[in-house]
Amino acid sequence: MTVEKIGKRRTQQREAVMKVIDATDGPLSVNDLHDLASEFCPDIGIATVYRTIKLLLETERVIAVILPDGVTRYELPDLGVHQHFLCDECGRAYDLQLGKVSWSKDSFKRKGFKVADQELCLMGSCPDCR
Amino acid sequence: MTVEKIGKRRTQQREAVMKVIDATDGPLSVNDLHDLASEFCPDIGIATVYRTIKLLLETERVIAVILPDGVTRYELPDLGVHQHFLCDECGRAYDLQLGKVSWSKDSFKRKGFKVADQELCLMGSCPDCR
DNA sequence: CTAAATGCAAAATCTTTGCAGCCTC
DNA sequence: GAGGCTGCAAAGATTTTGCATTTAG
Repeated sequence: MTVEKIGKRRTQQREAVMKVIDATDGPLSVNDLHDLASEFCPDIGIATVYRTIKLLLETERVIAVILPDGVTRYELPDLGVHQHFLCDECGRAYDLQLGKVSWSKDSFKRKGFKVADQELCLMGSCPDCR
Repeated sequence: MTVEKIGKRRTQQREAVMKVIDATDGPLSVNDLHDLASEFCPDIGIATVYRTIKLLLETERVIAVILPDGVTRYELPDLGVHQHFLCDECGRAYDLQLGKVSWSKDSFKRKGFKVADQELCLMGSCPDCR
């Protein structure tokens, strides 16, 4: 994917953050982004990472994902319907493509719940940690 | 459910917190607990709520649940396999009993992921908000 | 040269901890 | 009475904001 201009100016810091998001499979936390972007742009400050994420969220170039460990991570918005895997050991999050998720009872529909979205997260050990 | 002694002494504050958890269907946040417990125990401090939750977690009398809004909530540990519904409008969380959740592809197993647990959260509008 | 963007540090939140006094037992 | 528990306020941790300086265009 091409790294485009993010705000009104093209800066090394924002390019580094976007490059990291594009290059990584799976959602990344603020600290992940800061650490990884630092490799391209050593003096990038954490405040700039926060500001870049805010801008990317506002322009819908990333979405926020909060998994059951409570860490907010960010990923590209065009991944379609998918799920996540969270490694209990290393804390890394992965994208999964499990197809359609279904459940046996739907009694909640009768009670008047209107479902707009869903998030399924599997947890356990990732390949690297086994 | 009977409200039992929580620490070494029975206090109004801890009883109020436990009573609220027992009486409510669905997980509750620290603020929910503080607000609701205040009705029984008007001067309860937020620090006491945090300390009570910590104690309840350590003794496995509640479990923590983090849903996609990033708020940590607490509920009874003996609810069995269940899922959650999070209302986008009022922010309230509900327990759901959807039975067995399944998905069509399981290609992730081949890649070496070992699944120990899962969390499914549906989001949308709750009956009160429709 | 203009003003957007950055890094730093202060501020704002949320959660934890220290401590003097209160309340169970 | 002893000491566990509480409320308050201070201390941490994380995220946001203000401001002088740097830098893209």
